[in-house]
Order: sequence, then structure tokens, then C-alpha cells
Amino acid sequence: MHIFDSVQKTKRKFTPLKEANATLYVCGPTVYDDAHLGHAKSALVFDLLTRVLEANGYTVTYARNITDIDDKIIKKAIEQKKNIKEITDFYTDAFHTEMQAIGVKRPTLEPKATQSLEAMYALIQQLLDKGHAYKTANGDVYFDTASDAKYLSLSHRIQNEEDKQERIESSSFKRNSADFALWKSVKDDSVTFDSPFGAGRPGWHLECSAMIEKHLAYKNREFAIDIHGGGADLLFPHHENEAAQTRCATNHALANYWMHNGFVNIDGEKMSKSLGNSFFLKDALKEHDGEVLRFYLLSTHYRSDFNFNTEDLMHSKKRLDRLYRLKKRLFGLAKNEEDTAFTKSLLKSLNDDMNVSTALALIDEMISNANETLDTAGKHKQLKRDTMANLTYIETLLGFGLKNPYEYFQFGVDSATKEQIDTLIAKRNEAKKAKDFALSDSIRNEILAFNVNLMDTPQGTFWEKI
RNA sequence: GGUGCCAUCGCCAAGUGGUAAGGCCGCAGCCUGCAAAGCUGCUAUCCCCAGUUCAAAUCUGGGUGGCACCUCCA
Repeated sequence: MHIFDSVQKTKRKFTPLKEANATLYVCGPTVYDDAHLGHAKSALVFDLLTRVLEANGYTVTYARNITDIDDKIIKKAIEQKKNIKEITDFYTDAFHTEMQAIGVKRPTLEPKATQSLEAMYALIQQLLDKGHAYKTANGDVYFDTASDAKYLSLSHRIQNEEDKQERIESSSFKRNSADFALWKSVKDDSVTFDSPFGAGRPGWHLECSAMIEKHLAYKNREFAIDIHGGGADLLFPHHENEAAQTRCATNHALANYWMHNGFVNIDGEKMSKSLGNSFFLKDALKEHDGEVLRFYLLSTHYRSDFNFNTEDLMHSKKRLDRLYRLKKRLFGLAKNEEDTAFTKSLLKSLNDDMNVSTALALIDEMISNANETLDTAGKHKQLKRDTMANLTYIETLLGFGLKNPYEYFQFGVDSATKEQIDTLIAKRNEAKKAKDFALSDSIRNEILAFNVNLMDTPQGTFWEKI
């Protein structure tokens, strides 16, 4: 398979550091608020990546951190008069629930910053020992960017001299404006940790490097891990700094491949608090099936920016509906081996830097072909079993079509309404039997008022929520 | 100001040197009591200009128009 490396800016063949294994680290959420659609997108992209890697036979070790030390968390705790752990536990649980709703599997490891402090101390000490970090008069420890010849090689930035001078004056403790905190000394009575460098809190960038060393890193290879992922905004400064820390403190570079997913905008606007609740995943999940959100958010290439809007989402849903209608036609049937021309070409397109668009086009084509054959040769057993195999393959590789197809089409309809609809359908069928089409049509209009579609089939009359 | 990305049918969106995938919408037809669903058919020469090439949406240069990062951020 090939993936686009956002540091080398080219598609590269994926060659693992250790045969048949793949190690992946993705920057996870800071748990101080509800997950928004951007968190969902990032989690979905790398969930898909692990599925594709696994489909290629790799054993994937996937770590996604939980940042549970952060100024914003502390601020929230003070505002809500709760302790830090209440806040972080609450939002961590919510994150897990919502990710599950959109079909994101749990990573192999979910290290928390609070459980990785020793690894952070070790990293700081190594950087101090090697002369890549320095302590300041007020007790902070900074990374010395001037000591790292490869600094900015990740993001391909050029140090801006004017900017450099300007900021040095405003921060008397740093040697260089680009230097970033490894340890921030905190003297007040808020949340602090007693480190060998005094009481304080770790710098944000440090956490990821430390967790990778502790949980994932190969010890004697050129790179600590195979793939490092995250949102496009993290390339600089976060990933640049992570890479610098690891490179300077250890004997290996951080990652062989870097992957960055594009941003999610809402109705053409950058997500912001001013958009109200419209960008929280939990709110989107009240309106739409999680799998529809998954399908929609994954429907365009992961590196492109994504413009979320309800109209496109509904169009996308119609595409997923086709998959579920085919599943309805085959519901409960046995399947053959999942090794067809279709499954091969599906994996092939995803192996090309996760080309989901091509994959979806293949799925559409498979659905049309299957429907056509089913229409003309309904007893084609072999085709049915192959189609079932194809659907199962789509479920595991892409996470689409996992639900009961009848329940899928009833999203958001309460049981009382369902009963009313069923009663009306029974009445309508009686009218139809009596050839009283005026009556049956008027009953249909009553049913349509529930915002559902009706469809008469040889197996009976079914309804779908629109 | 620095760095980088993008511009393909009404909308969403692949393709990145060999003569434009797919979905939604629309139109016509088959099926249906009528619908819905399903199926079939139809619907773009790729922002503009110049160049390279036997051949360009795809490469080069110039324009125009969007956007992102450079501060916490998925």
C-alpha cells in the first residue's frame, strides 16, 4: 500500500520497520470539552487506516493519547467547581461513547498524560544532559531549538529573523523565540506535579514524545514508529517540536511516515464557538445515525478540507441507503469466502493512500450489478452468496452496513409512532385488497406525514424514515 | 509579510501525460393500480492566457479567484 507522507510531500510505499507489524500514533483529544466534528474526522481517518493496514495483513499497534493535563482543563474545573479528574473522566467517557457511535474502534493503547509523567521526566533529563534543553531563572525548562540543526525540517519553515528578535525582547527567559517549554514551573497552589525540575506542569509537545518512547518505540531502529498522524494544524508547531525532542533525546527519529488529515468546516465557516452547538458530535448524533455521519465524513479524501453541511449529508445518506436496501434483499443469507474480484479491487483503491472516492464508486457499481441480477434472476444462489461476502467485506474494511437494515431505516422513530405506522399500513393493505385505491392512497398520505417513505414489495409493505 | 494547498457537470467528488469514475438533483423508459424502491438510457472537455509534447484536466510560466498554517486547536 501507498500513503502520502506530508513531510516528504509525496506518496510513498508503506514499508514497516518490523515485518508484518505497523505502529501508529495519533494525537488524541484534550479532554476539557465535547468532541466536535473535527475530532470525529481525525478519529475516522485513522480508524480507516488501521482497518486498511489490517486488511493488508499487518498487526497494527495503534496508540492515541488522552491529554488530561492542560490549562484549559484547569480553567474548566475552576468554572464548574469540580476537580480535574471529574472533568477529564467525564469528557473521556463522552469521547468514547461518541466514537463508538460512529464506528471508530478503540485503539490498542490510550495512554494518558497523567500516567506518563515519569517518561516525560526522563526525556527532559536526556535533553538537558545532551545540551538540547536549558533551565531558566524562573524554573522553566525550555527546548533549545538552536541546538537542533534539523529543527523546522518537518514543516519546511524558514526562521523569520525579524520575528525572532521581536519576541526575544518580550520574553526574557527564552534564548530564542522558537524555543518551547518542556516544563513549566508553577508556584501557585493550582494543579502541579513534583518533578526533578521542581513543581510545575509539562509542556504539551513533550507528552506525545514521551508516550511514544514509553509505549510504542522500537529501541534500535532508525525511527521510533512507523506512522505518526494528526490534524493538519498539528504539523507546526506540535509535530515539529515532538520530532525535535525525540530526535535530540534518543538515538532515533520519531516517525517514518507522517500523515495529516484535512480540516472540517461548517457551512463554509471555520468551526468556532460562535457557531453554537452545530459542530459538536453529540448534537449531530441526535439528528443523524452515527453510521451516516461516518459515511459522510469519510466520503471525501482524508487530506482535503471537508465542508460539513446538512444538505450534503442527506445526499450522502441516500448513497448509504442503497447499500442497506441491498442488504435488506439478502438479509439472513449465507455467504461465500470474502475473496472476489470486487473485494480485491476495493482493497486496491484503499491501498492507494485511502482513495475512498474510488472505493465508493466500486461499491455503487457492485450494488447496481447485484440489484440488476437480483431483479432478473432472483434465484441466483451463487451471486447472492458472493454479494453477501462483498457486503461483509465492506463492513470490516470500511465500517459501513453493520446495522440491521430494518432498524437502520427507522432511526429516530419512537415505538409509539412505529405502532401507528404499522396500524395504518395494515388498514391500507386491506383497502388495497378491496381495490379501494382512493382510500389506500389517502392512508398512504397519512403515513407519509410521519416523514417516512412507503414501499410495496413482494415480501410485504415496508417503510423507511426519510 | 513568510510557508503551503486548491480551482473538474446545478451540488458533492475521483482521475494528475493518452483522449473526463461515482453519488445527489433533473429528463425519458421498464416495473407498479398509482407510487416508492430497483433497473436501463441521457446530461461536463476540466477558472483564464501562453508554452512543452505526437498527445495535457493532468507538466512549465504568467494571471484571476478561494483557503490553510505561521498563537491554543483534530
